[in-house]
Amino acid sequence: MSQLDTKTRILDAGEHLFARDGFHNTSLRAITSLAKVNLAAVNYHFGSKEALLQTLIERRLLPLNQLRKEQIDAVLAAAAATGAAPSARALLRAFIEPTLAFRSAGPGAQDFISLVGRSMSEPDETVRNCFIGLVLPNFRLFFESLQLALPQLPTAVLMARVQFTIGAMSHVMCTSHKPIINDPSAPKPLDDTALIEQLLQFVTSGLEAPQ
Amino acid sequence: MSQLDTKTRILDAGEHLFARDGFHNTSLRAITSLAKVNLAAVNYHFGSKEALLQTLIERRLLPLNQLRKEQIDAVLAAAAATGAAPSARALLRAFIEPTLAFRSAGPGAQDFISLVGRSMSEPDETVRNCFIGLVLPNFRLFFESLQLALPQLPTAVLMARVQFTIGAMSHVMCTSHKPIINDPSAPKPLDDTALIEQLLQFVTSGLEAPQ
DNA sequence: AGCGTTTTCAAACAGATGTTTTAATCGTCT
DNA sequence: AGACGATTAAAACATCTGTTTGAAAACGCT
Repeated sequence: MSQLDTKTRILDAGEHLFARDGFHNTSLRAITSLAKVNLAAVNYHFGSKEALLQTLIERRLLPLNQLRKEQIDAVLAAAAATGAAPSARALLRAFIEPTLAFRSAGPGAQDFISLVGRSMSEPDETVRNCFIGLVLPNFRLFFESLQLALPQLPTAVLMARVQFTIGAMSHVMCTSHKPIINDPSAPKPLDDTALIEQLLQFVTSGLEAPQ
Repeated sequence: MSQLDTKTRILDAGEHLFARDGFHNTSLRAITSLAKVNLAAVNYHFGSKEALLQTLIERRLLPLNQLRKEQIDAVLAAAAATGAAPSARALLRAFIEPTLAFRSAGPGAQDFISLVGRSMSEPDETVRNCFIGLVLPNFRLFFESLQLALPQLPTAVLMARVQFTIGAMSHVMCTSHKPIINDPSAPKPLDDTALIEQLLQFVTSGLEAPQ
């Protein structure tokens, strides 16, 4: 209940506020106040606001990356066993499902995923670099596996299509709970499981489309 | 060369910096310094930083919205003339092409499009509301037209797929010039025209996918 | 209990932020 | 030329920012 608890409370509060208001629009005072912790605690435990962000991202992203890697590797291994190329759909599932399903890990995880989703198009180098650096090896593996699944596509075309996929996915990650069109007449949106299946269907069709 | 020029210079500088660094990470001093204008000019001409953002968004978005509306209406009219339902592809083109092609309108337009792309997932209510309010009627028209094109899809499913489409599109809008994977070995990315065609092909396949 | 380390706390720091104020300047009419 | 409204300019405003300081408190250990 001593320092570890303080650190965790700061991480949780930061995660929540960074996700809700953005990095630059969140003050250390807001974080420490929500965490019920002294203002100086952030700099004492993490060194700086930026280092807090880094720690906070790593805490969730490293396990998530490993999970995604395991899933992709499993798909590749299964394909190699049969001698066939891996299917695009299976690879997409291996990459997307752990990410979106991760939100069910708790309310903090939900916040985190929307923070990650937004970081994809973050203008600020502070946030973007911190994030891209951690996720790049994962992306590379994903991309190279897809090249095996869709060898007929030129690299530049596949790269564009993966960019679209990432876009659709990250948009879901940060806006799935606030739909753009929000009428009283609108039907209730899909639940998480159905949304994942729909996204998979959408991006699989897009990736596999004839050129 | 008097007030109009000052106002325009502020708008241009704000557009550039908001797009590059984000709204909250851009100071009025940075804007007025780039615009070679006195600091107080922003508050004098626009009232506040937030009102500057609003003005700046409206300047480009109102014409763009009208263009998109014209294109969609044209597709609907052509379909009505033949008695057939409009095609999803034609509607997607009517919505997407003017938006992405708008970037060629000049260097400022390029900045603006990436600002708009990011606003889709903006956490801050200031930016998000300012933007969503202007673009909502356009989205509604787009969505309702797609319902005509794809009547077999349940509304909730179509809504999810439109969300994916918006995600892919806005991600292209703000990151097409900084690809995630940027190796020396990577091939040179597609040019603007090819990118638009690829995006169209991708989202058309996704939207029309069997359920 | 007593000592050394780690953690907490209140206060202050220097700098940046959006906004306002007051006076000077410009442009345009009569 | 003179006068009035619109625009610019420099300076100051209060507030908020991340960070640092130095002392107090809590902790673990023998």
